[in-house]
Amino acid sequence: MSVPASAIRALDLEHFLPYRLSVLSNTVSTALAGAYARRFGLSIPQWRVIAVLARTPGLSAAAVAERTAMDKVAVSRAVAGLARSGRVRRALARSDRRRSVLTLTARGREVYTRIVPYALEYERRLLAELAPSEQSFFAAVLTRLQRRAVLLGPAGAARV
Amino acid sequence: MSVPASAIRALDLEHFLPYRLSVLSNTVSTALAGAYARRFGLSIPQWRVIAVLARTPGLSAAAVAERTAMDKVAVSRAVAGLARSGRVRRALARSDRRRSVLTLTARGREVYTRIVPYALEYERRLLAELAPSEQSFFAAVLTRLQRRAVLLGPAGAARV
DNA sequence: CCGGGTTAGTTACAATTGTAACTATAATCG
DNA sequence: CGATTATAGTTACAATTGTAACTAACCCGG
Repeated sequence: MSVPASAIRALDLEHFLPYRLSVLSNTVSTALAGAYARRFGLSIPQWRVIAVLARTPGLSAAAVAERTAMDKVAVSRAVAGLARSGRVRRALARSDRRRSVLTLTARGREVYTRIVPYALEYERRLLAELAPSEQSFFAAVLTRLQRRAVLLGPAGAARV
Repeated sequence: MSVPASAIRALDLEHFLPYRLSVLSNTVSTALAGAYARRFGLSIPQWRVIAVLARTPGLSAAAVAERTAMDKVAVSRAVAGLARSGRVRRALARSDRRRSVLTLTARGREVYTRIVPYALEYERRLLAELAPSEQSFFAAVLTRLQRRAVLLGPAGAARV
């Protein structure tokens, strides 16, 4: 009853987790990006920067990068755009003049207070699909998978 | 005990579902993309095309687009690359000479049989984080959220 | 059977994103 | 100190991706 060595398991894209994650993430991000752009003239990277600066003012660009899972170039570009539109203020740290000190301006804070209800409402509508207990389970699973994915790192980098 | 009308709920990026989905999807995709590129010289779009053609030969480009959640331009580019490297054969449908008939070549099938074990192994390692019952629950949740996200469409397009 | 509209796919161009090199400042160590 | 190395951030360039225009083939009503 053995299977020939050449037999391989089938792989249907629609059941393949990485594919499904990518499609879902894309659907959600595209929807939000459109809304952010239309209503607030913000890109997703810019929205992320605003979101962290609203909660933690005075961060450096590197610190923002850490908390937004963006690289420093993406942060630099997003901040440049936000500074141009008067939503973020850039200063230099007195103790280390390489480091920037980023804060939202009044206009930046206003964008934040206007966008948050939209963002949360979208999330609420999406999660309305799930019962409350399912929501917390799903959130926990995401945390675990994220940790695991980081541990796995560059897919079977050396092994397999 | 009422909250002032101006109070807004906080939004921490790290608890915001769209952000978390994006980060997880990105981590996973980056890992796989690196492995596909290094080991097989394939991009993710190319891998997707190979995956569906292996299971369903003879599809048109539009049909491939449907099943890979890619747009027709992305498919066109992926197929062009695969044709160049001799992994996909393009023919024209006799009944409709606009439509292409795409099939894997022997080399294309070989790539598929070599890449599938890697892809499934990566998925297995990721899902090893979850108990079997959690895995099926998670898969079901993804299906439901995907459906819901498509229904919601362009984030609160007109409403809110 | 022929003009208007439609569909499949490609090509051209614009915008975004990633990678690498660079500038300025700071830290380390002989 | 002064030379070397490291870090923060920007700029320049390459690659990817998205958008729009285009070509070729088909379809359909008159």
